[in-house]
Amino acid sequence: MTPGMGRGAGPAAPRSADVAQLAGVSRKTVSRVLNNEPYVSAEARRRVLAAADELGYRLNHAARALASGRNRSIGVVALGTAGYGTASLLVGIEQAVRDAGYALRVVNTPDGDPEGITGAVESLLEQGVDGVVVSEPIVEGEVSLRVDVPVLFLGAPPAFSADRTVTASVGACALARAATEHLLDLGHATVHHLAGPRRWYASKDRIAGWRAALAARGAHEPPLVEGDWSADSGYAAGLELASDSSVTAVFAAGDEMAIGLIHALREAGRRVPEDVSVVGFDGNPVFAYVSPPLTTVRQPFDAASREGIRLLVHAIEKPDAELPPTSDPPVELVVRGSTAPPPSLQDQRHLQIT
Amino acid sequence: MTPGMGRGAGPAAPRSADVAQLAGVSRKTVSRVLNNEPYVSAEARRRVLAAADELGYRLNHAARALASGRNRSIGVVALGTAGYGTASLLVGIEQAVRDAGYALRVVNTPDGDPEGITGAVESLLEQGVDGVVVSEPIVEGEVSLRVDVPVLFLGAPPAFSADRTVTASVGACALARAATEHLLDLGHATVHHLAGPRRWYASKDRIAGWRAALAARGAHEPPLVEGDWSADSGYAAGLELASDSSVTAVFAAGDEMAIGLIHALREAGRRVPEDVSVVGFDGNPVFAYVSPPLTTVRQPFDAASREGIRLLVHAIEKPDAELPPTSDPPVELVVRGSTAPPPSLQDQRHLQIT
DNA sequence: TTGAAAGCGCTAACAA
DNA sequence: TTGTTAGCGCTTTCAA
Repeated sequence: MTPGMGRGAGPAAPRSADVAQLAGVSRKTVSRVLNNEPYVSAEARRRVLAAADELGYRLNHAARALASGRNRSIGVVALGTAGYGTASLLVGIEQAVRDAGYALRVVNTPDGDPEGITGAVESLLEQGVDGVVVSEPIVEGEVSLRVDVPVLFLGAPPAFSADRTVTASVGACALARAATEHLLDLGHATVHHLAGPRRWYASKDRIAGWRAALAARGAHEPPLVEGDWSADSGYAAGLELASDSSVTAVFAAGDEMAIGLIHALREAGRRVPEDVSVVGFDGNPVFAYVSPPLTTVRQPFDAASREGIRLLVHAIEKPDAELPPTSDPPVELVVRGSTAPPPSLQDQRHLQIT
Repeated sequence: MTPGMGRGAGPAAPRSADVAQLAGVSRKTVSRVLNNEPYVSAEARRRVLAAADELGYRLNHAARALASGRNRSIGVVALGTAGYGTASLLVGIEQAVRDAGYALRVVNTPDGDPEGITGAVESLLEQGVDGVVVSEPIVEGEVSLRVDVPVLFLGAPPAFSADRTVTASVGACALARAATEHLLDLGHATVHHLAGPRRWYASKDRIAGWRAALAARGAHEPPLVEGDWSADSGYAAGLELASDSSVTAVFAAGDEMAIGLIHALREAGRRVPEDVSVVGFDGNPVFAYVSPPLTTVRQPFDAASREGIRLLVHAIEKPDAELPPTSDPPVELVVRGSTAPPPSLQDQRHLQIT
């Protein structure tokens, strides 16, 4: 094959040797300029840049990767769902990765099952990524996998063993606790929880936060209701919960489930927030405009992905250094119209006024 | 550098030569097995596979890319937003790309401006992708860029010249037309349109569909209102539209804008759908559970991305063959509770009954 | 059906 | 500050 003639019949793509020749320097000097290495005279640098520009030179990353052993790319294993949460996380990751000067490779695991994750990581490793991000994994049981690059677990504890593992989280546990405490503060005797699928770490975190808040106040812990993040499943859960008149407050593990839940509650004749208060989880801004506007906690997707990528890049570039200290992301409760004091307290106030 | 000693102090990563040695064949035979090439005896194949498995061999994609000139990867230029639409599209693309046996690289263009797209494509080209997907671009003016691989424009006409260009779309124009016609069929004299930012091709398509429907019925075309896809901007537009009592039907170019719009309308004392009907655009299932449930058109993200990637892969693998025929995606109108006949017709019916 | 030799375009180590 | 040399791990000739 003629070099550079891969596609169509255009002229051969210029190589670093062409640039070197035109600039009148050696290939190594071209390499130095392109990699911002020191020990290049300003004059040589200028000439190389001018020659590269004139030729329309484009560095061949595959060759660089092969020669240097480093790829400057990070792979992310994402969930194949288009929810607000997962999408926000992916956007944040892309940005942070690009800012760090790395390329991003994405593999989805539609079902998020362990084999799926293993296969996805494996394929990223083959592609030669310098680091891997496992975003919101679903894991039952340990996955064993030989990984020789740092791995970042976003929103979950390490799901398999790797030489260098870093974690960062959105602080879901603290957020769930804040959501539950908000309801308790309003005077509700206890708070029901509409959780995500139990297989997800994200669900576990939120359940843990909810439990902690309940326990701290000595509140009775009602049985858990489980959904699948969808509004449909929230609706189904709402049908169930509506038949129990003792339910006055529900913390849903996702905004969309909360919306479905409220719909079912209202169809069953229970008013929100007068009879039942509902808190969501995520912070999708569109739900400020539904009726009632949804009280929720905002997940700091941006902060978490930025922080996580910072740690990952650190682990990649300084394998032997200590990890820099990390700070917990802020907890942000967005109080809107779907929460109110329980009916009992509302009545009391009403009687006092009368 | 000792081969394979890049990270940590583990044993050297096995190379194809190691596999060849263990299997007792040549490196070329290993290569043949790994690439599913013909002319390998079953026995040789078995031995190679066994050796690879025993060694935990992982193919080095960078080396393959360098030697073969092909990368088996596709790059996508996406928008750095976490909206339901863009996220759904990206998920669909990833799936289709993976199914086709390619790896996916992602670069976002936060602002979607022309320079952003140019830079993003450039960086993908450096990474050696075999094809590029430009997803829902925003373009004002032509971007000129030397691209020597096929480019797929998803939901937009070619934004810059490339040797081989393919396009696929969600059929936004037909969808917008269907949404508008639904309103017209209900008896509304005309339909207002809350458009997306004018710089987006996606907005233009929807405007064109809306106009076509209006023109076909001889309906008067009211002035356009422009939002930025957010619920906030829909709310702002709703405030504006609410003051005009002649408005009885609005087609919003996005579900979220529609939700904001409805909220503003109701705050201003106009009932939905009794006084004003609203149709959204996207088909996010969560909006079946708000009040009123949102009538919308569903974008066939999956079909469009699948079709687009099919064309792109065809263009990559058979550069000289004709493109296969393409079919228009289906138009799916989801009628829910946010649309009804205009007040005038409701009154008439009422009078007749009385 | 198989193998030997020659690169792909770049960077690393060393020498100048 | 610069250049020379020798690979990186794979695929591609082309010959056996």
